Amino acid sequence: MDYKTKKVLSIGAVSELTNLSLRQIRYYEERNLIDPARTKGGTRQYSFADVEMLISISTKLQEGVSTFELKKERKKQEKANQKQDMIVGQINAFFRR
Amino acid sequence: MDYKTKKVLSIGAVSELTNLSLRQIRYYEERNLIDPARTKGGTRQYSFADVEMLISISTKLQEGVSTFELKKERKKQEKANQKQDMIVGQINAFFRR
DNA sequence: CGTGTAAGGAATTCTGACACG
DNA sequence: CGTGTAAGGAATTCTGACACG
Repeated sequence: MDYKTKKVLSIGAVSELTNLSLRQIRYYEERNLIDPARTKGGTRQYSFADVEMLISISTKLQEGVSTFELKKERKKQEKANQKQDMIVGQINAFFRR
Repeated sequence: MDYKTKKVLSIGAVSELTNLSLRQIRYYEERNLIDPARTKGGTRQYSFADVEMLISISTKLQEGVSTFELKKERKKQEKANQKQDMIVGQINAFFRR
């Protein structure tokens, strides 16, 4: 697990990185578009991958796509990205000092 | 600025990643070994690079090196790493999708 | 020197709900 | 449907200090 997928960001940090409100970020989770981890205390923790996903979601919503449609697309996206992530991951691992 | 140098981690997250106590992390800052950013409210924010530095600090201290000596080494390290970071950064940027 | 801890306060986040539309 | 907000509470973090050594 690298920096991109570690669930370590607070919702406040994510809000700054994405320019989305806390309300929006929590709502997209409610719609199952993202899945943050939780600390023992219950605080949400996100990864940079989640941040990228949120930015993508935000763009799509502005284009008029519903969260329901985004949810359907999600699984396809995941599978499609899986192969590429594996390759990119190996390349990065190879060059990372 | 990539994921590694963005100041977005809470001290709690850093504590988990490094296995260091909040006290230790704050103390190393007091000794000028790390330099976290701050939110408007005053909460500390670290980068993954800080996490790596902290792990390195922790190891050195266990080896008997003082924080004062570590501070002296710091600048040399920074300069030495600068060139390499630049190269690694460009390579990663090239391969990052 | 490096780290633990109790103390009081402030910043951050959480949930459920009402509102608008 | 997607998002704002006020509400009360809980988790997280902050600082300065005392303690040990």
